[in-house]
Amino acid sequence: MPGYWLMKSEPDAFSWDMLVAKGAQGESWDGVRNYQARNNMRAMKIGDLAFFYHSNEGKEIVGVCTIIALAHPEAKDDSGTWECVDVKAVVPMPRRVSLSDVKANPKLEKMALVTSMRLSVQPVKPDEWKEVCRMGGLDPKKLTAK
DNA sequence: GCCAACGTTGGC
DNA sequence: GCCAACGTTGGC
Repeated sequence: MPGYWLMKSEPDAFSWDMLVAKGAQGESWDGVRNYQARNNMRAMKIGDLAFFYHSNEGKEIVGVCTIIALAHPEAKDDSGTWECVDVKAVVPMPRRVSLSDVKANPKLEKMALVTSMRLSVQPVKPDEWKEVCRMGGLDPKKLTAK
């Protein structure tokens, strides 16, 4: 069973469409400057799945991506403190799941998206993953095969 | 654009 | 090691 995550990005800086355009080579998830978020990336494994969330503008889960490279030092970071993983797009959400949708669902009230609003890379529990998939019109069973 | 929440920094 | 000041994130 893969691990489940949620990764935030401001669409102005890096959007879902930009990740889709990268295709199979994917993109390094750099720029994270928070220790907890970095530690979450260190815990990721190849094949783990992550919701792609648009913060600020949109405020909705727009797609699912997968981890294609383990945490590695950021090329641009001279201090050696910060790391990134590489991700590629898997599928867009048939129906985007907004933050207000998540907040309105009692099953998701413990989700880090609600409780740790500012954490940009966060774990998602299997139950939460399934529930968001259901809301978004995705069959989670079809994702794990990839 | 404002501001609350929260993380980090630095003086003591 | 405490905590005030400051910076950043991100919802509204």
